[in-house]
Amino acid sequence: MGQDLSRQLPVTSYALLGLLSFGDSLTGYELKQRADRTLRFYWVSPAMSQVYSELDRLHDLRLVRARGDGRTTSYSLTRRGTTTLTRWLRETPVDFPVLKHPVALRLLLGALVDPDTITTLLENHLEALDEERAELEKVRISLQGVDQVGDRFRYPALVADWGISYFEHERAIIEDLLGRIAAER
Amino acid sequence: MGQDLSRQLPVTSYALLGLLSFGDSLTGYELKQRADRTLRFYWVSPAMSQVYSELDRLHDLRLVRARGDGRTTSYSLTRRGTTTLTRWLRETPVDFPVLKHPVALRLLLGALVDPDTITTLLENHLEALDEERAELEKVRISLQGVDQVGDRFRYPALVADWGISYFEHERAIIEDLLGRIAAER
DNA sequence: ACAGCCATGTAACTCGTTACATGATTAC
DNA sequence: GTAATCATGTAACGAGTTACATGGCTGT
Repeated sequence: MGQDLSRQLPVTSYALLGLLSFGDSLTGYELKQRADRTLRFYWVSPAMSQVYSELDRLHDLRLVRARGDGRTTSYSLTRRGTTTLTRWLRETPVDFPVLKHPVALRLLLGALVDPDTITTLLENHLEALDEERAELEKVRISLQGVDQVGDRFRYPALVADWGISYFEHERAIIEDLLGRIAAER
Repeated sequence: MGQDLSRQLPVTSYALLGLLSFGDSLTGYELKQRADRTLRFYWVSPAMSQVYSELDRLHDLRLVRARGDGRTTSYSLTRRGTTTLTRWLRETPVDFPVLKHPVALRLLLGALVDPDTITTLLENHLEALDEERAELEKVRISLQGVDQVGDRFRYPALVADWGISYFEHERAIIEDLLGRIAAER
């Protein structure tokens, strides 16, 4: 009987647990910052309020330990947290990625508006894309030196490279679409 | 006063409205099928139960009209539905895409498991990717002949091309990652 | 006749968000 | 001193899911 520890957690819980698996101890606030810097590019950065409630849950499950100085509380993985996370990594079926792409959704409905509206939509998306890529490149640069085989941030660096390449290709494809739409005049 | 018609709808409502904007009349069941075929690649395909409750809401708002033969009910856009959708397209700020990528999330934590686990993860993802691309290519092929400038499915075809290219690039990048991980032995 | 698909819903639940509230510390 | 940032929560809500329930129609 027990505390039904094995109740399935949502993926976001494991994601936060994962952000704590790099050997340091973080406050909820710091954890949110790390999520903003990295997790948001290929998962989601939970709201502050959710970060705190997830930490509560993980703590109840003894997957993290809390150390507080009265004013702030830092969380780090417990042994159980590490094994739970590792087991999840190895044994849980991996869902196919989900993309929520408001630009693609609008392009689908392009027939309802004039081509200029679509062109502007795509051009604005190019700009947003460049900004995001710049953010991700900053992250990637900050990993230089700790991104070699065996280094602590080897895998985060691989993921960042993946993301940058994704942004580059997205840019190329939008430019292609813009060309095709311009050609139809 | 007022039925507060202008209450903000979630994007998914507009997405379903959009699927009804191609001139035909669909039952909830058919609408779900269309979402499975197209929308799911760059948005989400809502659960059946949600399709029906969204249709109820859209009907309450007079954005769709219902025509039933007693056993089944078909929905089509009203004039108001079309203008609401068009206004949304033109005036609503466009969010940046959100990607939920369980494979990238696991790769980030690669240091916790052995390289074989990661290799298998990526290889399985390649397979899943090919299956999805095959599905999308079927859709694309079915649009041949109605995908020229001015045709009804011109824009859906552009979106499908986008998606196929995205899948191709994702494959290339995963292969690259596999190579880099293999090289580290 | 039986399986599989077409068709429509209800109920319970969880995830995750926004809005709100509070207060300490740090930088200028 | 005052603005920004650090730090931690609560409450209300909505979106969307899964599980369940029902029954007609179609092909073999």
